[in-house]
Amino acid sequence: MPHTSPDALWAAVEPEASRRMLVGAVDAFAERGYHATTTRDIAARAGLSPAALYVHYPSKAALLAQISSTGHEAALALVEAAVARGTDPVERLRLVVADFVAWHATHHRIARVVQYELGALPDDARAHSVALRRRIEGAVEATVADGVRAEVMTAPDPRRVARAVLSLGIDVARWYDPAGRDSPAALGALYADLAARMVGAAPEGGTQ
Amino acid sequence: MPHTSPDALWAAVEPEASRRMLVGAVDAFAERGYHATTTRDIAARAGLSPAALYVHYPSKAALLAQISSTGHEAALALVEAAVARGTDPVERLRLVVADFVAWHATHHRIARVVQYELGALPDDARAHSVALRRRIEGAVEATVADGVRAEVMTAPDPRRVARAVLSLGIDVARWYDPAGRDSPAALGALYADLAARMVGAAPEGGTQ
DNA sequence: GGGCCTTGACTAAGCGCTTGCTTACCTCCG
DNA sequence: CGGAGGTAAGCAAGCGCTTAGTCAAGGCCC
Repeated sequence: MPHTSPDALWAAVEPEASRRMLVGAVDAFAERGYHATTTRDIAARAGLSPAALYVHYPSKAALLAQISSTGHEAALALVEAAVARGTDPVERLRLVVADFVAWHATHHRIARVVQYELGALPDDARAHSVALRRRIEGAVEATVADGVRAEVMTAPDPRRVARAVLSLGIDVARWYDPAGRDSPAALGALYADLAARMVGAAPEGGTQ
Repeated sequence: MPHTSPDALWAAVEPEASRRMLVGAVDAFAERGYHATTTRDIAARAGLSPAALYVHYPSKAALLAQISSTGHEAALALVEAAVARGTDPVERLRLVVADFVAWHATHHRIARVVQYELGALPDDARAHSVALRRRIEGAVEATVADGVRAEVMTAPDPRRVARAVLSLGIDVARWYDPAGRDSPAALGALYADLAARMVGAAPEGGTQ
């Protein structure tokens, strides 16, 4: 899932013009931020007139809400799938971090909006996204707590360590540049090693 | 340095109204973002009329530029001071991370502007801040590279690992809430341990 | 010391422009 | 021919910033 095309999230959105609006909004919000983006800019990126936005969405904020909601749901689904795939806490943490980081690199534009435009959301939409975020944090925290209980990890405080591990992935959205020399998969592998080290788990790939 | 009052950075700014504008702008930019903040809002926080802003600053962007510049300079000074204080690479890394993280917690409003409003800066101001950022990254990268050379650290790629270590601190600015249960100093100590683990250095405080 | 001018800090009013969004209308396809 | 998709034109509100002016504090000359 983390290695699909950046726009694959919107493949099911119909009609096509409505999808183009979403893609254009993601690009614009990620580049300049929600408040600095005009509805005219979004419409122009979709190749339509300013008024066309309101044929498909009731407001600019509704566009942001849909992007944030879809993005958060995708991130949560990815984390829960990784947790389910792993057979022990250390492997689970490695899989979660590798996929979470790779997703934030591949979908860095969507991730930018997801991570940094929470405050621009209307109240109800923000509450929905915040709830999904808590489930993501909870899944990682539980993985670390399991590892400590099974004595395959050491962490003074699973909640705080889980938050630090997630910070690593979230911050990728801020700096990632697809023109740079980091592939999402390689970055995910490196960060999985770093996370394993953070919880005192033995090396696997190495990070030598 | 990282444990001073959040507003201590502006203590030297005169006259007083000019300083109140800066503090108000930091608060507003941190809460809502640069583009969502109006000049009327900043002036109101300083207890002055909208036009008073232009008595002290040529533009809204100039206010942002001063905040970004001062903030970046403080962060660089803090990193360089920590590097100078440490006597070996591992201690240096611990000191840098502890202070960098504590600073991002204590000054989370300034740090928010510094880290997330780079794109809103005019070109020349952005170039200045970007140059300071590179020196911060360079200092951490050199510390990790020194540690690997001295065989007291293991890291596959000092540049990427340094970036990950800094991500930990930068992301603190995003989520830190002074009403929460994390003191800047305790957070710095925890993250220093996590960073030491990331580079394969033996524990000190423990993180058990 | 009294009159006079300069200076720095500040404001009321408002200009020109851009914003999110609406209205009235058009077009094309099943 | 009805409804979905689209547009040209424009409205009200809010934006960054300017203008023209007030006012108190301080210097200065006779």
